[in-house]
Amino acid sequence: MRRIAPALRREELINAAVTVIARDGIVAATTRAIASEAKMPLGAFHYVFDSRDELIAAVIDELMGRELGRALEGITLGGPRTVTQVLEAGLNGFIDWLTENPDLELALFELAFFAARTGTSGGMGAQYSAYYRASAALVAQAAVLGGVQWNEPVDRLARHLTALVDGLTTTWLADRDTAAAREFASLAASALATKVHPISHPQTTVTQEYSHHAH
Amino acid sequence: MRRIAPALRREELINAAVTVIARDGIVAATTRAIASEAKMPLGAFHYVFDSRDELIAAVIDELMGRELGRALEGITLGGPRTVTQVLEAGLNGFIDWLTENPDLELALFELAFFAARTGTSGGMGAQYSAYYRASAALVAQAAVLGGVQWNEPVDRLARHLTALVDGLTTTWLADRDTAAAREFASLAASALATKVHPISHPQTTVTQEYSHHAH
DNA sequence: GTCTATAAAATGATAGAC
DNA sequence: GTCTATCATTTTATAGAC
Repeated sequence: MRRIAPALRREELINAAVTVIARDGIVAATTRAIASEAKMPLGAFHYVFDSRDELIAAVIDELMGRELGRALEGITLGGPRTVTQVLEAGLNGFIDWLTENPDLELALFELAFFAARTGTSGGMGAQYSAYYRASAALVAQAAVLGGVQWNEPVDRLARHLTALVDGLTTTWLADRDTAAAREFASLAASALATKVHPISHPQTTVTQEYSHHAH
Repeated sequence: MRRIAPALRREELINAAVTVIARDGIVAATTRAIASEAKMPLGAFHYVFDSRDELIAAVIDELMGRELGRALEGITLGGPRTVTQVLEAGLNGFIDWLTENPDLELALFELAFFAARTGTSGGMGAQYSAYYRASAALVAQAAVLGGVQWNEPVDRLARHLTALVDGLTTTWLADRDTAAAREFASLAASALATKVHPISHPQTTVTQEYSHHAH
């Protein structure tokens, strides 16, 4: 048949793997199932990837990129003013996405634990570093839009937010109770917002002294 | 050889499965690996369980029982007085256990997602029902020890607590940052404690009226 | 009842024709 | 470069000797 650019084949296999893992779970993501989903012969698989683990690692990288992109968009949508409102809006936006893509979120957890067991793609650590970065973007933006400063390092708050999002996700995946999830989002936003102080009255002993006067 | 009571064999296989899953992950928990761990011939496996999935379901049930037992003990340890302190002490107790049994907590997540994919043991729902019950015990006890009442149904608060514990766990499993986890425990305890009011002054229609005047 | 031996199917990876 | 055919393992599950 026609020659296909290696980069394209690689992309198609990754997308096929994402589809299979989201639909049937990582256990069902065999080389045959993935190649079949990509409408490629099995032989083409090892022409692009040396091993199955190498593909799984590529899938994690791909999904982390998407996650970051998704987190960064839609944050600046006008409306909310206070830090709590911005955070809650961000979490509710995540819930909207979660309820429409539950299988993909399930897949992300499966991939994280797979990485933890096999050491693939730097273990869970690499994946959560990406989550922390995505959360840091929201945390930082919330302070800017709310016109306040954080009392704690953004990195630490980003880790807290990641934990809150994870808990929100696992419980919703288990019981699919969206109303409860939104209530938890409210609790989570308020909890983080306690770590803030007005930008006009900077505190004394705080680690961060600078100020972001946005607009 | 000697005849062994079926109930004992069953128990030994379940314990062996827990060991294997915690050590090597659920993917590595093959019938051979489990039987070998239990020092039984492979043939004995299907003498007790019809299939591998049936064993996994039994493992989930077993671990949920342990989880409930663990949650209920150690709560009444004297010391903390306020609701926040009781909750934080409970969460820190969990962190102590988590840091000593990280592989088992990893296994619990793997089992939950496995159940979600296969429908084994009632899916994730059954497992999280057990978590909710365990969390409800801590939530209820915190109010009693703190001499307060909750503004929201205990079931809802128990779900919140489960989400907080889940997020605490996943992030710690990813970065093993115990100091950060304890800080998150403090945040989580304070967040839940906002849903309380003094038992001596029951409020009327209010969702939450007073708040914490952060010094 | 117990356990060895084996069946039947699935999987990751490769060889080799074109 | 492409893809069919196949290897070598590993898996769940069972048959059948004792």
